[in-house]
Amino acid sequence: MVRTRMPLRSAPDAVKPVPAGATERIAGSITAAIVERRLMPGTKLSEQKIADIFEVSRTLVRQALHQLSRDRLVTLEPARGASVAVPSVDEAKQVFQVRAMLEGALARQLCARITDSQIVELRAHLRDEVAALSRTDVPGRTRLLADFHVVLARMLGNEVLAQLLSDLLSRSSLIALMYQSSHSAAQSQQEHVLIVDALEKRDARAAARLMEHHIFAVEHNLRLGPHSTDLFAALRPQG
Amino acid sequence: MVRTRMPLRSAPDAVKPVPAGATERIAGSITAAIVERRLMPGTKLSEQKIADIFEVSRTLVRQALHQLSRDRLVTLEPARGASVAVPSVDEAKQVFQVRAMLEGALARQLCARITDSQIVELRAHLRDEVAALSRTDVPGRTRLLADFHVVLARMLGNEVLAQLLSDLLSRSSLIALMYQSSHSAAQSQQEHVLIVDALEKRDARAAARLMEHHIFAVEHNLRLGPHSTDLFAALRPQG
DNA sequence: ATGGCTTAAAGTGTATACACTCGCTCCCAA
DNA sequence: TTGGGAGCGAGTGTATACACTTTAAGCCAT
Repeated sequence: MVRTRMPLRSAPDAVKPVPAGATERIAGSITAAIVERRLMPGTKLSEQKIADIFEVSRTLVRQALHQLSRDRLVTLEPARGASVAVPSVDEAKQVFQVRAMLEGALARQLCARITDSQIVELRAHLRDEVAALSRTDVPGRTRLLADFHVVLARMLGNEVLAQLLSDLLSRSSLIALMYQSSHSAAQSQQEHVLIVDALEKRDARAAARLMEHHIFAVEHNLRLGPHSTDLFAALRPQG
Repeated sequence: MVRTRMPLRSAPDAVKPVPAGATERIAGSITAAIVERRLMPGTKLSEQKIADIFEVSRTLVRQALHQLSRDRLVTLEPARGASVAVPSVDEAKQVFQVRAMLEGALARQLCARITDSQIVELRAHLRDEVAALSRTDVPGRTRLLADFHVVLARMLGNEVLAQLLSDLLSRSSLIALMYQSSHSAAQSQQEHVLIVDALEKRDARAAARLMEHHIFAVEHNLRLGPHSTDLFAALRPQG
């Protein structure tokens, strides 16, 4: 095992990759790795190994892991360390239920306030989604499909809501990853189109209904059968 | 140096509100202090001072402060340290808007699933609220009035929702503290009664409407005038 | 061979040490 | 008197040291 070789003084090499908080850089990298499926649920996250990779001390890694644990992306077991979260079926259902509640109301509110230029913006986003789909750009399409929801929240001008939703979407990504979704990205994209159509017509009832249906469609295409889960979880520890 | 008394084995302290992790004990204490108005918004939170108070090292205090910063109860300025958050008027409005969306939907859903025994439980809670009111037990009544909302979330059986709402309520407390609310606790309590009445009748529409009205009533009784805020914030830095 | 006890290795939990930044005071010069 | 800067003190940011817990391996006894 390579002994940690820690630069005695923080090397002020040319450009700092991330002038902002080093802790957030690490948390961001790990988050990305989880969402992009480079880290499977249940994977143990050793502080020292991560510290070596990023060439920082355990202190910063620890802070990052604590942050991620607050976001429920990693689980922190006392004296046992951190591992990528393994959301339970119950938790999965609850996350989607909350999203349906929140985003249903969001769609309803948005109908009353959305501007024409915002509709244009949404159409552009939909085009990007289609482009990513046709390019079979998997990470890109995943991100764009999730961003759609955050964009809607931002359009309400509510940063608190956007932040909240962003967290829920990260968790949703992890869940979708675990319970291999059969919901095709293409279907999601088409449902997004229908939602934007309803928003354009300022049809609050339809927009809310479509949004809720969309979210439940995603949920119901997850393999949330009560057995497959236990099996999966049981086999997970080392696969 | 005094040997630190470490978390004992699985101490079934039960009664002790915080037998668990030392970090969470500190975060909890600070949270309580903020919500119970023992720490005013803008107050600087020196790591060393807090460490001395709890007789731990800065390490743990630092972790606790980072956690609280995630909850938006404290603000973390790079190289300037932590201070009790000073929510802006915009943020206040956004928090209440999200609460209205979330809790409106909550009330609606709850009507379909709530059981008679849960109604009984709610009535008991209402009695506790009245008791705290008549005793002019300010910290107790504040906590109970907030807990009402969390109890409703728990009754949906959705822990994710309960957790989310709990965070929002902490922030609401901080906001109410800052923008001196003229909303009397008695009025809030009466609105809670009306909500439970609607739930008992399984009148989803009424329950949702009453809940939303309740939240907006609290918001509108805040002193959210655009000027008083800037003034307050401007005077805050050292008062 | 197997089960339990002993012990070493690895890894987390907390504390401390050190570097660096920010803000302030104080002094000097215009 | 006042503006500016050097120096200093307080406090944060990061790294390292050390204690304790868990896990795994090895050994002995049955």
